[in-house]
Amino acid sequence: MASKKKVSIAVIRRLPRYYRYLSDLLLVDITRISSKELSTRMGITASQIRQDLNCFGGFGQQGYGYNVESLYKEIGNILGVTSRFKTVIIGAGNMGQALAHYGNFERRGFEIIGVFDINPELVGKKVNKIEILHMDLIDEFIKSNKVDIAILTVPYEQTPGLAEKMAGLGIKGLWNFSPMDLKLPHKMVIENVHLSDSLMVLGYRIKERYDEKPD
Amino acid sequence: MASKKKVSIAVIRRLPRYYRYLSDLLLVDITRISSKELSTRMGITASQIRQDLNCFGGFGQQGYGYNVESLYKEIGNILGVTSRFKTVIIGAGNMGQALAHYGNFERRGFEIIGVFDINPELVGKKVNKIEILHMDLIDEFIKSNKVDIAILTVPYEQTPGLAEKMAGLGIKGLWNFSPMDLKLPHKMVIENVHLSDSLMVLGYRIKERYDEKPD
DNA sequence: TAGATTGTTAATCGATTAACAATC
DNA sequence: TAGATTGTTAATCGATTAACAATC
Repeated sequence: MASKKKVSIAVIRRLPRYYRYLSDLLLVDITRISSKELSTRMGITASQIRQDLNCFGGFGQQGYGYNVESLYKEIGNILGVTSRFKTVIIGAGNMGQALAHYGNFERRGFEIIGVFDINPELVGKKVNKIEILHMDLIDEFIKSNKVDIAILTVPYEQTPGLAEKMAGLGIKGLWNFSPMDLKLPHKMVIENVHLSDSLMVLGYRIKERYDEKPD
Repeated sequence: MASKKKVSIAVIRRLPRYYRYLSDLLLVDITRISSKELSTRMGITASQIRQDLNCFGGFGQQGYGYNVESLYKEIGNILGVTSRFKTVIIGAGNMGQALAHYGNFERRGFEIIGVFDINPELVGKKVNKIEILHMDLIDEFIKSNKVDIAILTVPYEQTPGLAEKMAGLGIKGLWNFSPMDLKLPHKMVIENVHLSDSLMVLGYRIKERYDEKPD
């Protein structure tokens, strides 16, 4: 089979959403669903659902629809929830600790195996059963544990330098919480979480919706 | 002037990004910039920049480009950084506290005036100089302070009910951190932050980039 | 079988990019 | 002025939606 056409990022970003809805259906013991019914629940078109899914394979059956459990598993596999991504959190401030406590990540294939900080008051403390280690130890830790992903929750100024360092240590992916676009000339994948961008968009939309003066 | 055509959400979501890049330029004392130069820095086309900006007005000048400071201010105004959105955080767990400590929001026009939780061990503690109040007080607080925005950092199960409650209390916007799509039949604006969705996309992209077997 | 619903091709829509006259 | 660069229209591209034959 020839190499498949690359799936667009728009489709990829919808996959976790499908995954969530299917999970909800499983919880209420719904075993099958048509693209039409799912489209009503999700507020998108049935056409889009079928198009999206068919980027990865024909998971449905004519006249029947989709089996919820098997589709859930298929999408899980595509997203890699069965993977064991070894993950470290760099920066054990409020955000780093919040993420360390968020148990959902483990179930999604991300294993938090280390938390690091430079603050001596934090080093030695435990978050979610993991002892916070000093940043001095990180090179050795990443190499010996073959860490895949680093979650960066450090101050703005330290972010670019650390990102470079991570690339050098062979980290495959970075989850960046600083309000900057990390774009490095490396193979490393970067996913930016721009919280204040999101909040500003909320502000804009509120103004737009509530200030509609007749002008 | 007739009412302008609604600006697409894709454009809106790029505005905070422009705002960040212009802020960076100001910091290094660059006073003017052409769409071409900015496009190189941001990794998008100059055409797109000019199209985006012209949704809101002609901020540039032929032969010159854009004045960085005035464009920064214009975009700030569009986004509402000069607004004073009164904001409460509901749920003072790790994530709620992390957000309460994140000073950037204040500078973007969002004033955190209250933090709430049901946990008696948290009530009375202070986060970022704000005393955590019991949820029993929230109705009265929102009404008397005319709160605009609620940041929801509560457990999954409590989220839909609270969202309904907020709508009833006249909250204009919700910043939701639970992994569910809040869609309510209200005027209220909802901005979802789906952290685990983002992480799963990171996982997918890593697999895609590093597993490229020749098949 | 008849009805339902998929997988997939074709049509539409909207967003991005290119081009260029206007103008500083 | 001549050169540079915008604002804006037109062309292109890609994503979404519609349609329908295939088939369970």
